[in-house]
Amino acid sequence: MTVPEGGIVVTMAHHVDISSTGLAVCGRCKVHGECMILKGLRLPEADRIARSMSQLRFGPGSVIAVHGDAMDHVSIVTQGVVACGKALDDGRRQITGFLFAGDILGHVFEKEHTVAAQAVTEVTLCRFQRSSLEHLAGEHPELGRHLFQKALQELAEAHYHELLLGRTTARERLAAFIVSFVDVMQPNHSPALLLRLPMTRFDIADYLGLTFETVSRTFTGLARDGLISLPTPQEVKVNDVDRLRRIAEGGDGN
Amino acid sequence: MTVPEGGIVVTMAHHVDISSTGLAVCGRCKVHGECMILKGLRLPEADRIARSMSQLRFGPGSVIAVHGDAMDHVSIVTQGVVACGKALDDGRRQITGFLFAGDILGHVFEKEHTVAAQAVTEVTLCRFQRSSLEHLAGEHPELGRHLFQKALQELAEAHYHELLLGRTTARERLAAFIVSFVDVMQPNHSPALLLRLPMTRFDIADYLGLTFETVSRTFTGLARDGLISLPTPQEVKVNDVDRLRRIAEGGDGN
DNA sequence: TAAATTCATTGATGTGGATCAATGTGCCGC
DNA sequence: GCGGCACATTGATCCACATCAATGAATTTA
Repeated sequence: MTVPEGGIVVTMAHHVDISSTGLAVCGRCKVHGECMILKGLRLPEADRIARSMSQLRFGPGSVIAVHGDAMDHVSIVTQGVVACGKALDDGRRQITGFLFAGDILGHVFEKEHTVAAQAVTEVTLCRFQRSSLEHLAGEHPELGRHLFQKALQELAEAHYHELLLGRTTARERLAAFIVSFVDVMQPNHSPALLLRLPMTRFDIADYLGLTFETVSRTFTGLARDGLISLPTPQEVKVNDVDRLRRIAEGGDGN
Repeated sequence: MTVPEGGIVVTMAHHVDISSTGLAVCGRCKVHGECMILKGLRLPEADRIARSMSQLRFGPGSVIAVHGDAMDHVSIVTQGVVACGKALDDGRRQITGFLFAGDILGHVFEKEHTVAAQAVTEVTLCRFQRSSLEHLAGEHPELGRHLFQKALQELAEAHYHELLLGRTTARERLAAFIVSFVDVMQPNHSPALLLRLPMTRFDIADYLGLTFETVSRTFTGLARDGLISLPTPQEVKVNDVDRLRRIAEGGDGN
């Protein structure tokens, strides 16, 4: 697919610094207690690293990082959704993953961004100096090990995504997308549940290696077969998670 | 694509243990000095870990590991080529990467195999107890950091592969494959050089998300355009790396 | 040396999803 | 309330690659 004019919004990265420092601000954080960086640290260290922290806010569509940028910070997404991915010069784009509240953007020991990052919704980030974090990881093997395991989990997800992109049908891809959304958003899934998709058909297409028209048609197809309902384009009512899951796994679910 | 009968060789993992222990065997190792595990260790530690090492040999096509297997060892490929990847129940398969001499199979801190591994050629591995390695990484931050960075490099490659699988043409994919091979095999690339491909068209297809027929036709197409020559099916003479590279990057090289 | 097997090439045909195009819908600014 | 815009849906058509099929070359087996 090629990008229609304006498909990639080349907004300047006009973020707003909304920082205050120290652990006080952490107490008000939505992902407090789940924060991958601070979890497991003792108070003095946590406070020290929290002082080097800054908070940023990005509007929908604005560019958070570009492939090749120097990466001086590792961030936690505290609100909103971020799309990460790579692009070719002619505009073709592959979204490698979406980040939600609590997810980590960037890696310790990585000097520059290997993927681009763009805000899908309004996004707030907590940024930590990468060098401080590396220093801290040296002192706290637990932290280093934890960040390592996060990276390995990302790697496993990337491999699964490769299988999806290389070997599955549009229907299987969209089923997998919906199912992963169910698992991420509400692990306590009731038989029928309602999802709110923050991203456009265009974003979903770039994540699944399809065009937005095919994504739209495939949504309609799944709805026609009763697997989902589409009250509004942004809302997906999931009627049969199990069958969707079987489809996603390449099974006989249809 | 679907797998024709016998496409995935379900050979038992009948490996042969060819071990001896200690650093003595390392001295005879083909990747000695480049070994990612032992490099940077001082003698006593290196000798200790080398004693926990075992060497295995696998015949072409034999299964080294299956997705979900417990992973008790981390290995270095010392000879041959390994294909790593994931598969669906119906046989559809995506090779996520090939490992060559010096590459690492498995990760510290990963309890089970997240991808399957199969020998493409005859393969020899040096296996290290994962637990010993984790212990060692705790004592030698340098080693842990090094393995972390290797994992991050894999992640970056996986992201690039996602872009390839999701957004490029057969011609671009094969060009990228050939170019990556050139970069891996002989960084000192002369204007025209000869590659020996150890894997079949079928393997290449499963790596590029294509069918083997399309791979074959695309090879022929590149040869017809003079970018490569095919003295034998296993040999690729690269006539114009730069233009291949431009094609691989989605540029105007044709 | 023949027969079997594996791998590669090439041709004929089919098709899933891309592309091109029109229309609908909700939202925002004024 | 109206024009403009971004996003979504749907239809018509196209095409890159898959699928089906035949043949050839190289290697192994007996």
